[in-house]
Amino acid sequence: MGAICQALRRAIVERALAPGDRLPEDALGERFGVSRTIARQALGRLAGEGLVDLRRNRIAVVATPSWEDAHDTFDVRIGLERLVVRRLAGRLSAEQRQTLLDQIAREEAARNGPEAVSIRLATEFHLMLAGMTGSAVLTRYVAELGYRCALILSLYSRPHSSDCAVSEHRDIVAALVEGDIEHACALMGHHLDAVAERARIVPQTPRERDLGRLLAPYVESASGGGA
Amino acid sequence: MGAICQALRRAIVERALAPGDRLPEDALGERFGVSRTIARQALGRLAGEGLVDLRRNRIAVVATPSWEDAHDTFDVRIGLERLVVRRLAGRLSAEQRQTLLDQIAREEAARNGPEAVSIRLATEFHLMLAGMTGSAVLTRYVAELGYRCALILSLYSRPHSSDCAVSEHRDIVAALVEGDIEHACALMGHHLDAVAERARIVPQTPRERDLGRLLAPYVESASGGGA
DNA sequence: TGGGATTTGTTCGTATGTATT
DNA sequence: GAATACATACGAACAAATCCC
Repeated sequence: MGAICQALRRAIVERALAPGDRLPEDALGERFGVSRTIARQALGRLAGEGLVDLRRNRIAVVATPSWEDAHDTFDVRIGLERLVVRRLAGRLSAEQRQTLLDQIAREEAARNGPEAVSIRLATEFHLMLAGMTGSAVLTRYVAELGYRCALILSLYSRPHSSDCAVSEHRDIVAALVEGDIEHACALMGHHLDAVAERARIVPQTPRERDLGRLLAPYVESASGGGA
Repeated sequence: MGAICQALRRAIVERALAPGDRLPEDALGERFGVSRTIARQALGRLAGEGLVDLRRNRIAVVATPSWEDAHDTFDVRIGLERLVVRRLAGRLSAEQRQTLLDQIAREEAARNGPEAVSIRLATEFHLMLAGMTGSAVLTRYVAELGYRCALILSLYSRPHSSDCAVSEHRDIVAALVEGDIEHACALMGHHLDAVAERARIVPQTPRERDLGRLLAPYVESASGGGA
């Protein structure tokens, strides 16, 4: 069941699913080879995470955060990720540092590839950072907010806007290694401010709505052990 | 279904349910007059909030946060509630101010009553504050963390430890009205530090385990419109 | 160790509510 | 505006795992 959640999250982050897209229990279950019950549970969980809107007696849809929600979500995210940076500054192991640098290298390599991959990698970077604090609470909330911010950006941001973020990630890691808490905090704050700042223009591109085709690439990784 | 969640949350906050207490779906459903499906959904939701541990094929139990979890939870809570204070300082309407003072009056009046009520009122105060920011995200997370901290204190704190908090609540409101952001932030930080500091001594009082009797006072408010 | 009672995991059928023609 | 198709809500029932004596 967690596999479906993971697959849907990823589909949302990579913008294969857009806000408002319908998620019928039946179609979902059939697509992933499970019964409605399991699909239903997954939808309930995603609703708890704010990625899915679950209206009574109506079909579930990918959440469509209001502009106010978007603002508040980024606001809280910045606050929490500053906590992450505060706990991490000067305490990064060599191995952790390398893990982060590897991730940044992947982001760099993906700059000319599909934007979906860049977005997913950037989100993963923040999740890694949170995970390194060792705080399960912080990790869970940062993950949740990260996914929601990705969803928000798919609603409000203009395309090709995440390119400049890679160097900012690099700067943050450098500041963490150096151990300057305030500088690292400020960098993270500015970085996320910049990301939020992109949430200005509303493109509203018309989109394909065929759930089966949209989810096809995500079915395999759900049955197996998708990242 | 939300009614059962609310009732169980309150039962946990008021320490009618203690960490480790068993929550069989059947017994729960019978007690609240609903089927197992509904009870199950409620448990799933509470598990998502960290109040319930849900192990596969085993009976659900009230969560028992590790000491590390306890520390992390308070840490994040302090960070988030500082955000609350930061958003509220100097922006409290007269009506909001009065609402808070009324709540503090209730806390004051409950000082000589049962401790369970004091704990609930204190938790409600923080929830009110978060709600006044108008940020749904902030409100949800602060609520979740508030409930979990209450659970944690029922594990690790010594009895009769929340008495001094009332005056601190008063000071926080005063600082908010005055509009001194940094002062209000510091007060909130110190207040929650003091609350967390009580999580030191482990009493582990032996407790009654009869779910039916424990939940009896909470059944009415679930069917009706419990606060 | 073993076996019965209990409890969960899951599916499927029916009823109810919603969208569409 | 009514009827049909569709999707969800809920509950009963069965199988598998666990607990307890």
